Order: sequence, then structure tokens, then C-alpha cells
Amino acid sequence: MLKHKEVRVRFAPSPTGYLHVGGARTALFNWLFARHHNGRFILRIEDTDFTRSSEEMVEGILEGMRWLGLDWDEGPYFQSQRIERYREFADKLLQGGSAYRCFCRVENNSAGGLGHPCRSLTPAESAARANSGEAFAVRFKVPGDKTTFQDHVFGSIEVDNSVLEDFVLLRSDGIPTYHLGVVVDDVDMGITHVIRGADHISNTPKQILLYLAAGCPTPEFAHLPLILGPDKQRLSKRHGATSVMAYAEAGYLPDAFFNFLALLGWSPGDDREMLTREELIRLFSLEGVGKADAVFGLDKLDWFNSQYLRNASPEVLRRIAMEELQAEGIMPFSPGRIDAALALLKSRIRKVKDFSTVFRAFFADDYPYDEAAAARFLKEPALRNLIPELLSRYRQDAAFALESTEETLRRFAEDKGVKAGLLINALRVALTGQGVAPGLFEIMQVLGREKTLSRIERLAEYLQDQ
RNA sequence: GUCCCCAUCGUCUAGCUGGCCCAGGACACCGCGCUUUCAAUGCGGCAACACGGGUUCGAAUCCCGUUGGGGACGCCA
Repeated sequence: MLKHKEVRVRFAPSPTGYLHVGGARTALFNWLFARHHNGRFILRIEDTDFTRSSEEMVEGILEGMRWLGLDWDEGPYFQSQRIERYREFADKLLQGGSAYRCFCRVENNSAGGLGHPCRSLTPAESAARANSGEAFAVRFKVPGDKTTFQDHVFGSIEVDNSVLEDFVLLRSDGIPTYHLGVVVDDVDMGITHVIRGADHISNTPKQILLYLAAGCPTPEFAHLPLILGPDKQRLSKRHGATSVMAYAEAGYLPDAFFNFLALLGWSPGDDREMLTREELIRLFSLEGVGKADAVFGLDKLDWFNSQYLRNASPEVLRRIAMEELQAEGIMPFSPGRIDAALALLKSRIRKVKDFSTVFRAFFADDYPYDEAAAARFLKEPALRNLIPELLSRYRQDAAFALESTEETLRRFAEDKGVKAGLLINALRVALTGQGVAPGLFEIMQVLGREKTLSRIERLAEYLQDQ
């Protein structure tokens, strides 16, 4: 129905906290919708609650959006800079008779509803009291009827206006409330589709009433089901990381997080899950949004992350790994060797954070033997004599090629009548400190002859001390 | 308390214009294969239409109720 008109959507967070998962999902869906329709994605900061808003939070929100790659076409606009405009709007409503002054004290504003005492003040009395300097708030005069609207996700929603009560538009300090702010801004900014969390469903009738009273066309509405924690309760700090930047720090890739988030509450309609941004943009539609709240589960996010990590280009992977290693104070002794190590470790990594633990032995000599690994693979008494012998055989292998290192070990095992696995597992602990690692002989290649030999030597010494 | 909304495997979901569904995919989990540990990978398995009434030849799909869950009721957003 709005084919000829440019689609304009907005993400309007209030800077009273960091960008959390729910907010990020809302921003993401708005972004996808805008990109899909070649429309505009506008960022607006709803900072009319001066006591709880902060510049730091604004920066945090922008940081989160940049991390996710959600670029905006306009803004950020700040409501705090448009106060005059809201007053003007409220004043117009006041003049037109669809709002009235309320002189109640903030503390006892109990009487809401159609029966609010100030509603029956005569225009003359109201104006006189205002002129005498008495403080007042502006309340909207909710008409007695029903308000119905079509939601793109939830369908038809109807409420009896009597449950709405005469809500405040302008506080007695002249600052607009949320309802006034959003409507005025959405009108002024030409917003065509309001896509936001389902927690705003019950606010929508109030806002529609405002559009009507002001004679402005209403935008389309689409409410997104909420994201819940594993306990099905609203996602909160109790559930651990709730800020998207916490996920960035925990080692998730923005693309993986993006893909995962897009599928929370939306589905392309078929079985596809691994989707690029381009595909997501092409496929996205409000029809694919579900109504039921979704639980934010880490298992699948981890899986997505491992997929993206595995599919990342060598350049990207190297950059990510280098950053992580440096952050952990591990300096690769041979940067060129990192690609070889990455090739071996790729499939074993789920989060960027894993790089430092799994990579450590590849680039640092100061690693301990994992206790469990030692208990499992180094307890065989025969190893004490076997390892030094094996070491001397390896010393004779000058080429130290992938095939020869394996052949040397297997032949030695055969000569001694022991299983190759016994030696392989022991050497794995020696070379990596871990009981879990890539194939032993591949590791030897990455480490090189010198490192390998000295580490086997270290194992021999360790076994002597046992 | 009042109002609004939601309800398919443990989780994300497909299905939603009724028969192709004794319900499909993915994650997780459990087996088996491979094997030098762990991954990866291949194969297989476990597992859901909340409940009760209708409507219909036939319902996960439509209607009503119950239960459960969520949201909103601020001079917060």
C-alpha cells in the first residue's frame, strides 16, 4: 500500500543502559526492513528522562550498533534537543481541546481515567490558574470509545479506551513524556513503519489516539515478540551477558551474532539458517515474524559462531587470532606460522576466546601440562624409558617431514611392542600441554624440529621426576 | 487487581488459505563409523502439536473454554 512512498523506519533507544540483546534485535529487524525496501533507517535517542540518561550510554549504544554493522542513514537525533517542538505540539492539542491542564501535585496524581478531576476545569479557570503561575502538566483527553489497529505481526488488536486513562503528555517541568515524544518525532521524521518490541503493544492505542487528535496519518505498526532468558523470564542481568558488547568481548563474531539474532523471532519460511547479510536483506519480511516470545539460548549462538569462524577467510581469521593472542600477552614467535596453526585449530574453535587457550602452546613455551591430560596420558610407567629412546630416534631424523615423523614413531612402537597411541598421546601432552589438540604429526610440522625435540626432552625430564 | 497478547521437540523454528504431518529442519543430547586425543565429518537415535470441548467425512491447522506464560497499566522509556 505504500509502494510509491519511501520506507522510513527508526530505532529509538533510550540511553538509560547499554544496547542489550532485545534492543539489538529490534534495531536489526528495522535495519533489515529498511534495507530490504531500499528505505531509510533512522536512529533516534529518546533521552527525555534526564535523570537516567547519560552520554556514556549513548556512546555505548552506538558502539554496539557499529559492532553489529547496523549503519543508520539519519541521526542520531536527540529528543532532548527538540523540547520546544513537543511543547508546541502539546499546546496545539490544548488549544484544540483534546488535552487539558492538570494541576494535581505529582505525589497525588492517583485519579486517572475519564474521571480525572482536572478534566472538568473550565477553560477560563484553567487558563487563569496557569497565568497565575501555578504549575501544571498536560494530560490527553482520552475519548470514550474503542481503539483498534492492525499489527503486521499480531493482527487486529482492540482495546476499550476506558482502560487507557488520561495519560500525561507534558510533565509539569515542561519535559514531554514518552508518548508525546515518539508521536511527534515519528510524525516529523516521516516514519512509515513502527517496528518495536511487543512490550509497546499496550502503548500503541494511546499513540494512535494522539495521531488522530493531531490529524496526522498513522504509521504501520509491527510489534516483535520479546526475547526471554532460559528461564522464560524477561532477559536481564541475571542471565549473564545482556549487553551486546559483552558478547563481542566474549569472543563472538559480529556476523555470527547478526545471523543468530535475525533468526530469533523470524524465519525465512524454510530450513535455511546460515544466511549472509545480503540474503537476510533479500529474504526479510514482516510476514516471517512469529508471535511467540523466543528464548535466547547460547548453544545455538555458539554453533553459529563456530561456523563463521570456520568459514572465515584466512586474512580475517589471522587478524582475529592475532588480536586475541596479543590481548592475552602471547606473542607468536613466528607470525608466518600462524596460518598453519589456524588451519589445524579452526574446527576446534567455538569462540574467539578459545584461541588463547588452544593456541598458547603453538606460540609460547611457558605452558603447564594440563592435570587431567597428564593423569590420563602420562601415567604409564613404561613411558619413562620409552620417551628418551624415541627422542634419540627423532634426533636422527634430519628431514623431519610429516611422513617421516609418523613413520619413525610407528616403527618405534612396533619395535617396542607398544601401541602407537600410547606414545602419540604422551607426545601430545608434551607438545601442547593439552590432552586435546589436533593431530600430533601436524603439530610437529607447525612447531618445527627444534621446538619439538626440546619439548620431548622436557617430557623425558618430567617423567624422570615422577 | 484491570486490560492486551501468546502457546509445535529441552532450545530456535517449518507448518498456519484444514487432508501431502501418526508433524519437517537446525542446535543440544545419546549411540555407531572414522581415529592418535579432541574436534570436524558420515550414519542412526531420543524428543513436541499444553489440556478439554466443539465445527468437519477429516484439525497442529477454524471456534469456545481451561491452564500456563509474557506484556502493559508512571509527570520511565
